[in-house]
Amino acid sequence: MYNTTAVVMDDFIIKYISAYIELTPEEEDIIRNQNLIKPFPKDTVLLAEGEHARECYFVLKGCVRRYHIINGEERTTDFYTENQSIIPVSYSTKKPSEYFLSCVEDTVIALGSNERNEELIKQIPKLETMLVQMASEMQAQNQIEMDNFKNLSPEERYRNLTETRPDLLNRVPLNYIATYLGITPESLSRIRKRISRNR
Amino acid sequence: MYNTTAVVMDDFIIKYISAYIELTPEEEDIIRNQNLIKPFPKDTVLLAEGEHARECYFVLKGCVRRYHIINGEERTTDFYTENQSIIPVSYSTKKPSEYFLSCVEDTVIALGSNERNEELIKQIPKLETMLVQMASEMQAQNQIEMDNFKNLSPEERYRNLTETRPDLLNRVPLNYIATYLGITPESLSRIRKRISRNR
DNA sequence: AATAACAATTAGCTTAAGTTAATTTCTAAT
DNA sequence: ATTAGAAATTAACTTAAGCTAATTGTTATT
Repeated sequence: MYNTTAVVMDDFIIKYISAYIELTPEEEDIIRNQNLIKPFPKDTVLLAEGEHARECYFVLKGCVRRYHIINGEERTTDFYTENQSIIPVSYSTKKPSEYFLSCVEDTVIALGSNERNEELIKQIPKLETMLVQMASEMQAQNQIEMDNFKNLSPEERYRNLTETRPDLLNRVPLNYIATYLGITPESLSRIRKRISRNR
Repeated sequence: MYNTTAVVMDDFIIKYISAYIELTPEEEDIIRNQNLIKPFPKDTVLLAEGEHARECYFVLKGCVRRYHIINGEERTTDFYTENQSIIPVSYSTKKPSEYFLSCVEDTVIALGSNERNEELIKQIPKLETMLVQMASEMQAQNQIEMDNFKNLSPEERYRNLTETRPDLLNRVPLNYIATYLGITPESLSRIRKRISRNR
């Protein structure tokens, strides 16, 4: 069950964690031995509406899209790319998921579960400190995104996106981007035209 | 320095914490002895734009409004009422605050700071478990609010607010509500009229 | 009770987003 | 290379939000 992808990706995780806390070589090994890294081909549905999320995800490579289906239409609510964690609401609340998670590209993910996380924390208690820090950062980031969304017009939101996550525009279809911005694909087309007209 | 308000409010805190973890009588005393409960009169600014937040807040009674000033206009971005925690972005990032926090009513708040929290956690390590749980709940709640905001029209957002936080409409001026919903007070007026017309 | 300050509504006009439908462009599969 | 299907754009029309300004309603203060 040896997996080249996993071996390379382990180093990304170690590096990521090391930005928060210092790991001894032994602790690094504990993490490496977890072997919870999995590649998913494009279009894999990680979580479907109605399902109970039993895992949380850390994107090592690729892109995951979060979307709701409302009146039969897909409404994208978030994109997760390299080094972003996904904690499904369903994972926290233990209720059926309101939304889908699906891979927009071939994606490599580190999987977490309550049981495994607790086990890991028992072995490396420092990890809990990291968790608290990460939670606080995510909370801050969420708030900033919400504030931007509320205070900016659709056009400003689009401009903002081209600045804060320019990569997304190249790796994700525009109709996904549109609903992510809270508008229709037609509106996004017009906005892009308007912007290109005025240079 | 004995304070009646604080004595009563302490019980709320104990009760709130007990929903997450079990406290021994000794631990309850430790928390009570913190004495970090303060009343603030209406219109007190807890945090101003540009300031560094050194405290986080837990609202025991009253209402705190978060707002940005954009082009000289106040844009409300959140309301915090009983049993809600406020962790300013500035508190997490150590950067100057982008927004204000101010009391809409006379408000009683439990104050937290990194130093005091760490001290407390040293004495009651269980508290860290609670923190992680709370963070996870807040994260879920934030996501749900963001999704609602993105996927609902202004009118639907207003209707949704009347269902999820009906108290707010009675305790907060409508012009605050309007910007909180991401619209102008004029638009909110029209929406309310539209709704009352159609019963 | 009168007044000042602020909150909320109303009106008219402008602008842009939603909706429906058609057309063009792009992509992937045979 | 051709074609089918999807994505993106365009257009025409409808609807509602933003903006400016005026008016009415409410609250607090003297």
